[in-house]
Amino acid sequence: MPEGHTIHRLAREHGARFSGTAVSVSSPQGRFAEGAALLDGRILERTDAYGKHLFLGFTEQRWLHVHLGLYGTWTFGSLPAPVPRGALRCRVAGNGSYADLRGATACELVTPVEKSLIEARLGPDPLRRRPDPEPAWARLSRSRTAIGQLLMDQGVVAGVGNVYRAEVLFRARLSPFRAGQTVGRPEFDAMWSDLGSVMRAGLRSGRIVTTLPPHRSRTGRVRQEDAHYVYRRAGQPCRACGTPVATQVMAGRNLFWCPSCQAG
DNA sequence: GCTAAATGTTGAT
DNA sequence: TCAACCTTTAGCT
Repeated sequence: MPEGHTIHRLAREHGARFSGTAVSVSSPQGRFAEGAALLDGRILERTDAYGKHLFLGFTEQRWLHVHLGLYGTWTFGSLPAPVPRGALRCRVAGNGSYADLRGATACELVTPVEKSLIEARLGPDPLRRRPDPEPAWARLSRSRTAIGQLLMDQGVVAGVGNVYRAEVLFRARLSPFRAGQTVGRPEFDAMWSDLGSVMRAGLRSGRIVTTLPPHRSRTGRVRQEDAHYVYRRAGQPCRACGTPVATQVMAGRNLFWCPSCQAG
């Protein structure tokens, strides 16, 4: 289930299992047959993640670009791999491991130039090495668009999805409806910093837990129903003030917020 | 067993 | 603004 932290984990997982080894690549379902044939037998040299985009780098500058969309998944396991069942878009196998891709929005071969074009469309990704928040601030501070909509725009900040949008806005006690340009620099800086913290915690633990200080998040220690402040908690009492959590569609997705803590 | 919704994006209207 | 993409799961029956 893919926000940016999931994609970065996947890049690491592919790297750990396959990096430096020749892999077989196939498309049992057939929709990626041509690309798979071109990659088959090549060495996976490196992996990269940018926002919600995953890149697997093979010999001779061949990049596999994968975007999971809403319900794409990678499943990993040890060889021998099971007989392919259902719509298995792509299977990578080698070095004792296999990885199966299903349901992705994008699974395609790209050139280095195409890869950089994809990256150029994206805003700073808090999970990359030294993300520069300035382009995000520039967009935000000039925009009359609601902050809840801007956060979902991958050209503003890459890797944020519907959960992080709702949770980060709550943690900042910011109304999702405030125009970007009404957000002050200190508020933005605090939000950017907090976003990095919760996303790094998600990267470490593999799940989004925003109700603890990020450095204390641990897999399994927080019940799933306690993991979020507002996301998917419509009608339930706000954990801070007891006001029922509100919901409405914004940017095509269900937005959740506390009308009292996040007034204005 | 069926239906709706889901951590997303694109392209047509 | 909406349908399409294509898969899994939760919540019904």
